[in-house]
Order: sequence, then C-alpha cells, then structure tokens
Amino acid sequence: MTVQLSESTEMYLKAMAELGVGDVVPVGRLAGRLGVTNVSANEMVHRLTEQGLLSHMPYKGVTLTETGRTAACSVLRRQRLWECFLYDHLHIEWAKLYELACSLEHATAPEVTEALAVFLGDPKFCPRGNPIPAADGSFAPLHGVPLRYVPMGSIVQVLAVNATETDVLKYLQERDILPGREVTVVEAAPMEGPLTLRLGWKRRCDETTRRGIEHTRRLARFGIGDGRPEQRFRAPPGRLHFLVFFRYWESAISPMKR
Amino acid sequence: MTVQLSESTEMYLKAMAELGVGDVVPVGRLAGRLGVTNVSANEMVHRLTEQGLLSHMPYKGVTLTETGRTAACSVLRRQRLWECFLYDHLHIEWAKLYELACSLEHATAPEVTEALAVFLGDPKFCPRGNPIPAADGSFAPLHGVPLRYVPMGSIVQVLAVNATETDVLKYLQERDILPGREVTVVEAAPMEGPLTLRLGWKRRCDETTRRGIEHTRRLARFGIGDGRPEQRFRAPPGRLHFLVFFRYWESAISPMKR
DNA sequence: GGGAATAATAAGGTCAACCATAAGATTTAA
DNA sequence: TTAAATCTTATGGTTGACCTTATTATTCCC
Repeated sequence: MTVQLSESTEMYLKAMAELGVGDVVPVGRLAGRLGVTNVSANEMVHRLTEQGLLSHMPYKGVTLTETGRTAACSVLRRQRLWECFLYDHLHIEWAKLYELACSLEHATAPEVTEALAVFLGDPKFCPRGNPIPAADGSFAPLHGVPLRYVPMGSIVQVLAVNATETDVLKYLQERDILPGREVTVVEAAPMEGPLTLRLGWKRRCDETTRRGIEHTRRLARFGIGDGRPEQRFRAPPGRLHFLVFFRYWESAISPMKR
Repeated sequence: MTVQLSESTEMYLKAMAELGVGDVVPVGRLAGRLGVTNVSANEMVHRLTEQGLLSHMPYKGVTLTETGRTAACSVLRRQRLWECFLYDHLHIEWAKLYELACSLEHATAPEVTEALAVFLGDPKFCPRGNPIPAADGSFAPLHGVPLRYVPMGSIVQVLAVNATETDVLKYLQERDILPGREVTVVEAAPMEGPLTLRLGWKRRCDETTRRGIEHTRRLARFGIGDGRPEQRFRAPPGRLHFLVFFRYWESAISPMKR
C-alpha cells in the first residue's frame, strides 16, 4: 500500500507536521527549517506535490494532503517513540534526543515501530512534551499557547518544547526550561525582543508533564536546579518565542489564536 | 576522528567482515553478497581502497585494512546489538532480525550504540549465535566448523547461523535449525549436493547457545517442535553448506581447516 | 599450452537530491 | 503606487552509487 518514502521526503513531511498540521507553510519557511536553499525546497515541493503528498499554492505556501498527513504522522510517531526509548531506557541526554531519534526514524519498519510502542507501554507524549500520533494517524492536540502569546506576569507551566535543533535544546536544558517546569513571564520585549522568565518549581503534576518532572528530578540528583527554587532567566532576542508551548497554570488568560 | 561513512560503505565493510575478517575476498563474491554487479563492486572497491579501508590485490581479491577492520567491527557491533534488542525486547520474528537490524545500524550514533550495549547487559552473542565485537573492536572467535566440513554421522550442535537473507533464515526457522539445536548429519552428498540432518533436542546448554534454546522453548509453546523429539530434515542442494556453523558435540572429530 | 572462467577497465547512462546564479512573478507594506 | 521582500522558474552543475555493454587481462585447470 504505502510505498517506501525516501529519507528526504520524510524530512519534508515531518517538518510540515512540526510547523503545524493543517497549516499553510511558506516554502521559504520549510527551506529554512530543513537547512536547504529556497530553490531546492521548491524543486522538492514540486516532486512531493506530484506524488500527492503536498498541495502547493504558489506564492502562498504548501499544506499536507490527506495522504501526506498520514505519512507525516507516521514519521512523527517513529521519531517520538524513539525519543522515549532513548530517554527512558538508554538515558541519553535530553538535548540530543531529537537528533539521535531522527536518524533512527527513517530506518524503522512498521512492525518495529509497533513493537516498540508496545515495549514502551504506548506512551502518549515524547520527552519534549509533544504528543505521539497513534498508529491510526490520530493526533492528540496540544492544549497550550505559544510562549510569544503569553502576557507578562503570567504564571505558566512548560507543556512542550517545539524546538528541534540540538543547540537550542541544550540551551533550554542548561537553564532547566523543560516540560513540567513552572515559570513566570517577567518581561517580554515586543518584536522578538528578549524575554525574561522567573523559574519556580512545579507543584502539581499530570500525565503530560510526568516526563518533565522526572527529568527535573534526574537533574537535581546531579545538583542542577536543586537548591535554587527560584532563578531568573533571560532569553536572547528571537530565539525562544516560537519554541516553547505553555499551559496556563494559575492565571486565567484566554488563549489567543495562533 | 572517524568520519561518518556512507551506508553503502558500511555495507561493503560489513560484508567483508561477515565473509571472514582477515580473509581475501574475491570482488565477485562481494558483489554477489551485496546484490550489485561486478562492475559496480569494482568501482566501489576502488573508492574504498582510496579511502584506505580496503586493500585490493587485482585478480586476487580484497582484504580489510586495519582502519577498515575497525570500522567493519563497529558496523557488526551495531547490527548485532540491534538484533538482540529486537529479539529480546521487541519480540520480533527471528528470521527478520537481520534485515530489520540492518537498516537501524546505519542510523546509530556511537553514544546510542554504547548505551544500547549497557541496556542489553553487554551481550556477547546475537540471536543468530554470532559474536558481538567489543567496543574496542576486539572480536571473540567462533569455535565452530562450517557445516560443509562436518563428516557424516557426526552429532553436532548449531553454534551460529551465518546466513543473512531473510528467506534463508525463514527456511531455517521453519525447520527449527537454530543456535543451540542438536543435529545428526545423516547424509551429505558431495559437491554442494543435498544434506540430510536428523534433529534432536539439545540436552546441555551454555552461554553461547542460550538464545537458541530460548527460541526453541518459545516455539514449543506454539506447538512447533515439541512432541517431535526427532525428525529428519533434508536441505536442498547448495543452500546450507556455507550457512551454518556447528560446534562438535559428542563426536570427536578434529576440525578441518577452513 | 591453451581455453574457460574470472577479474578488471573503459565508456556512457540514470537517478535523487542537492547547489549557484539569474531572471521573472506576486505579495506586502510604506 | 511603488519599492522591497518573497516566491517561482530556468539553466546548468555536482555527487554518490548504481546500471549496461564491450574489451582486455589474468588465473586456473585439463
């Protein structure tokens, strides 16, 4: 039924899904994400459109077709299941999970994927807090708000980290901004300006953020984060605004639309 | 230090190692194993020779250089560790292990390999009975004799299966010729002719063959093999002679040189 | 020693996925 | 409305790993 897609194809589809399933993504954005030139991305978009995986609206952007969405979810499922395995069982550093799982995902046959899911106990979220699509392609939505839309003064909880680049993940890891962590938005300069957060320990816990909590505990054992119940963190301009999703925690601000 | 080798390069190196570390392998043999034409293999051998991974003696064959041997062992290690994982933890069908592990091996970073080894408890043999090279490249030799050299009437124990093609492995699996199994060589026609074996249950057990035994038990639960303490098996001509290694069991025949 | 089998080389071709440069087309924001 | 920014298309190039067909070289065995 489903023909084997090339690694490159899978990367394009995954990028589309990560940038927002259903969204219209400008080709340039896709190119940037994948680290290729706009011209190359354009070529590839043509190929994928011919294969019926993408639908291209010139000068607007591309969306996943139904076939494309299914394929993309399959890639995302493999990616995130491997992240779980690497984290929970191989104890790989959090910041490296994405990169390492990424290479594995393209080499994973369906029967391995499903056996892995069973082995892992059918997890619903990856260590970055993102939902793992089900085998049938269904996808639990993330009830969060992008950090850039969180008003100053809000006390929020990190729900999921959307970033994928290892250096950005390292950056977050070093500052202990991880799923499950509670932060207060102290100051947010407009227009991609710097963002200041105050970090505090999370007090409640649920399934989604279990992994974040576990990670925090693991770090605490190494003396990271522990004994510093509150600290301030100032992100450089334009790096984190699109990276972290938050769930409202104690404030009651209505989520704005993306 | 070690530059990332391409998947193709790794396959050539692995094939060299599987055909015998240290051996001089004719290019045609390599081509056959890898399913490419002699011309293609020749081209590739040139490239690998230039990279210092192989040493090519025209009209004789190729050997691994020291660098090549190290790289090949690394590939073999990854391959066989994944086989262990897929078999022990994901319960993947024995015959499919090689094929599925093969795709994963090329996508596995060193730190994942080592973390996997720790997770698995540093196994010394893969489910096919082949030794897993250590992280430092050292390689436990197999104290066995290729089936084609086992004289008629010998009672031997399957030590390791050297075959890699899924269909051949399925063939063996269906007939329960697996590591740990004891067989009697009833008849062996000369010159790649058919080979008749009598299968009996293995009575003793050691570390090397533990996995085979476990598999046999697992099959027995499904009614395969159990209740048939002895059966005859006739292999088609020229298929198994090079595939299975045996350890002498109750007979005392001096191993012939390969 | 000669012929069969095997190995090597040469020449030319394909394919996917990239690249650069340059020239148009369209959208958006001043 | 016009210029800047973004997007698309065209052209031509590269790389790795394959392929076929054909020719030449070497080894091995009778």
